[in-house]
Amino acid sequence: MPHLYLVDGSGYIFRAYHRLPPLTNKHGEPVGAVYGYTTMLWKLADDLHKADGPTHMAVILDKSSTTFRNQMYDQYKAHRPPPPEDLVPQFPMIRDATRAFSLPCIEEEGWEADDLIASYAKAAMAQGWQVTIVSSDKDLMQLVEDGSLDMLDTMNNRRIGEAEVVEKFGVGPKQLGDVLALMGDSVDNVPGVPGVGPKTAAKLIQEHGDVEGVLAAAPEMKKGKLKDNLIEHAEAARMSRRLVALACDVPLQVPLDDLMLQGIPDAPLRAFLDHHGFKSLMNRLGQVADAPVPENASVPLEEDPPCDHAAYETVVDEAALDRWVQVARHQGWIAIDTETTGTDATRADLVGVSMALHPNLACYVPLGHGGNDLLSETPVQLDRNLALAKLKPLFEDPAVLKIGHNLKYDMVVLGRCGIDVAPHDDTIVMSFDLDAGLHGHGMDELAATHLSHSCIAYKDVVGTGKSQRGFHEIDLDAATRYAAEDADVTYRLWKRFKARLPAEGATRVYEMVDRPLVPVIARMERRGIKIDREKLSALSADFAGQLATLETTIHGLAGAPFTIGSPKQLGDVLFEQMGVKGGRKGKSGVYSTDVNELTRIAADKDSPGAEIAARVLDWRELAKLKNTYTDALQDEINPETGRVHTSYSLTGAQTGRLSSTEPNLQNIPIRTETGRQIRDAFVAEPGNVILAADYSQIELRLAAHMADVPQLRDAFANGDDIHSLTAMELFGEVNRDTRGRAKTINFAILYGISRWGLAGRLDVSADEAQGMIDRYFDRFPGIRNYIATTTEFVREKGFTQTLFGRKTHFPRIRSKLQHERQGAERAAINAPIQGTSADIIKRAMVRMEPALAEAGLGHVRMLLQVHDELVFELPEGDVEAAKPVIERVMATAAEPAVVLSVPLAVEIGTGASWGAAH
DNA sequence: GAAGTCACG
DNA sequence: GACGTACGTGACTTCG
Repeated sequence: MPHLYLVDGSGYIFRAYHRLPPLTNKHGEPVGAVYGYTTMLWKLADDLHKADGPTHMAVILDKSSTTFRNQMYDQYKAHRPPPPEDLVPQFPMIRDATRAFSLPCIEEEGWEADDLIASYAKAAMAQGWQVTIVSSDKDLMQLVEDGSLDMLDTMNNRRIGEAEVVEKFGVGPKQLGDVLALMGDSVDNVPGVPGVGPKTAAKLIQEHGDVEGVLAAAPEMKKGKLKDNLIEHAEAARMSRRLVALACDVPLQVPLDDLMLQGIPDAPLRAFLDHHGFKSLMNRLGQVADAPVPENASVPLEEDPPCDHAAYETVVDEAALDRWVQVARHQGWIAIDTETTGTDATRADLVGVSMALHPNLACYVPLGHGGNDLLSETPVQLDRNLALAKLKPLFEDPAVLKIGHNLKYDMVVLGRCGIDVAPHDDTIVMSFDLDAGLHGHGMDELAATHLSHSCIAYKDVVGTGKSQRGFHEIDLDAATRYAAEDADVTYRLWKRFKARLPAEGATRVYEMVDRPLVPVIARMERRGIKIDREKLSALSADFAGQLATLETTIHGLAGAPFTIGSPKQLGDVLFEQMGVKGGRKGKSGVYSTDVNELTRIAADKDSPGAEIAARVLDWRELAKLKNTYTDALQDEINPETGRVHTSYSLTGAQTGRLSSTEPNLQNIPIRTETGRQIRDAFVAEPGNVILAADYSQIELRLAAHMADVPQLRDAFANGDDIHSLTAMELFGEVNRDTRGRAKTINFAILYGISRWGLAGRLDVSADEAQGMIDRYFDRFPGIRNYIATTTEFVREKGFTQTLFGRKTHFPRIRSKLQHERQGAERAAINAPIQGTSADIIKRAMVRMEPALAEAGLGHVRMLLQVHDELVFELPEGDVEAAKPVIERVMATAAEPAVVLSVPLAVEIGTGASWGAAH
């Protein structure tokens, strides 16, 4: 008897996309879902000759986005997010794959794949055929009929018959449509009846037969929300019933008999596999019948065995390394880690590489141990260049996923060795996207939290203080235990996070924002930025002279020398010895001498401390600039490159922002004229210029969008001055004073305002501040609503989300201490706005290099990111061509995933230095 | 290592 | 009645 297999191609690729590693092929195209799809077809082809196997087969795909259901209900599937960016190019490849297997591919304008599947299935059954639908779509389960139609879920190799449908939904296939209608579907935007989920729906349909039966019985039900909802939403329920019904009478485009399997011709399939570099599949061509398909990367969370340090291998000969490389190639993924002589990736030397293929299947490849008198002799190890030459093709193989913990570091180190690691997954970023705000993301902490494993401490290997040694001085056994464990633990963490990402809704931000950013940041760190050492050193000398003069003056005013840099001593001098009034002590009993306090004293001409306070403020400004910038930055110049290389942390700021360390290049002075001079020391190479592009008021724009404030939206759309508008709304007139206050209030709103905080900033009473806040909320009710909605959400869920789905957790929202709760609340109000802004500039960074390359601007180098600003170095001649590209990429960075109701404005400047570019 | 201060968005 | 007062960072100095 003919047996027709109908493959739900569209449904499959979405699931495959989320469950498989994000592989790319040798052309750099993302092919994770395509690979999964190909292995599935392969699996089906294996059944070809079995008794119950397919005789006819077709793949059904979705073609159009609008169908008859949209005419019925314009909101149908209206809120579906667009498919992930790296999935979109895979859709046409799915068709290529299908053709490579010589299978018919059926898609039709105006119909969903489900309707086509239903129509082909019914037609086949009418002729007495067997039908199997390869899908796990719940709507399709309405078609299941024991004896003639079943479903096959290839991901877990499960057959679905009537019993399985009953088990899952409480009713059989015939009544499933009624249950689905009452439940509704938030993804497809089928409304259903509010308050009715799968359990209630099943119970109602069991009792009353179908939707009409339930609605008819509603007036007789006992009083309650359910009854009210059924009556009130009766029409929605009826429409939902029509929405979930499958059309079974679509005219068949391809006659059933034409779906007969022809066998799989070798050549096109070989060409397809070769094009994508699916080597493991290629190897199996010709032995289809008995070859097991490589398991996919979705690994169940079975308990792993404890880490066994004795099982780790030290790889010191060619054959052993070849073996590891080969197995990695076959498997398709591998965890890696590098050991180096230091912590600065742009300077440290590579000492060894560790790899893990499976729990406890890990090794260490020493490459630079010994060569000093602490080890009696240089241990036997592979020649560094030879080993790197063997690792390079593996680390660059588009069909092998490289997994690392903080892989950015390894990318920088290996990049300096001529190896471009790709494709990749990074467990530190995965952890951050899942659990930001809950805990740190260092490997030791994650191993303790998720694996109940305490990692060998680095300091136990290399020691501390004077006796601390470099990793290259560690004997190979100890080095192997430590290094291989890191790769092993990384592998174990990856399996868990990989499963959690889709389950917890974090795949979107990981795949669209943070994962692709890792190599971009690695390249920025490697490039560094040129610093004019002489300029800095001249500033240092200038500042030193001024500081010496100030010091003499201050000591003279105080009547005796003291340490100006000591807040404790300064407080004593001001408030005890000189008798300044109104000193405020903090909880440690030290007088506050911060900028607010000193400014207050300096402004009071009658105070005995006015003069000294003013001089200390000058001294503080110069001391800060000299110590933190003009002196320190000179020491940060890398002798090899002559440039300064910061390190960005992708997991440092809870909101999703980057942070910058060693040195921090995100807090270079700009607000005072003296400080600004330091920016003039950040320069371009000869023949080049610095270009700085920054988003104008991005957070306020996002607030206007997210809180839906029409006046603010219009003002941004018209290019009006936003603080003047706020001043007009709040105070009825615009002048310097009201505009300044309005600006303060606008920012205060973004940070979760309190009447006391605002009162302090504006120097008004708390009551007056409260009046302004009330007025603000009355003029912009969307803001009040945003704050209420956000705080309700965070109290209930414990986290906030950005427009791209980035979560930030706030465990303190449930603290029993009121001030902790309130602090968490303010941070939660700010997090979606600051975080969305971070998501947007990150997407701009991810897209920048390809966009520049496409425009023939390969010499434009992105160097720095400062939250809402990107800094580039480029040949003078490229400036005019680069500006519109950079502007466009930044302004459209949210799209198409998020469509904003405000424009994003970008301001661009250029000059010989960073200072001149502003 | 904590506290205080101050540089940035 | 105490808490502590605007969000997010990192670096430097002093001091115990």
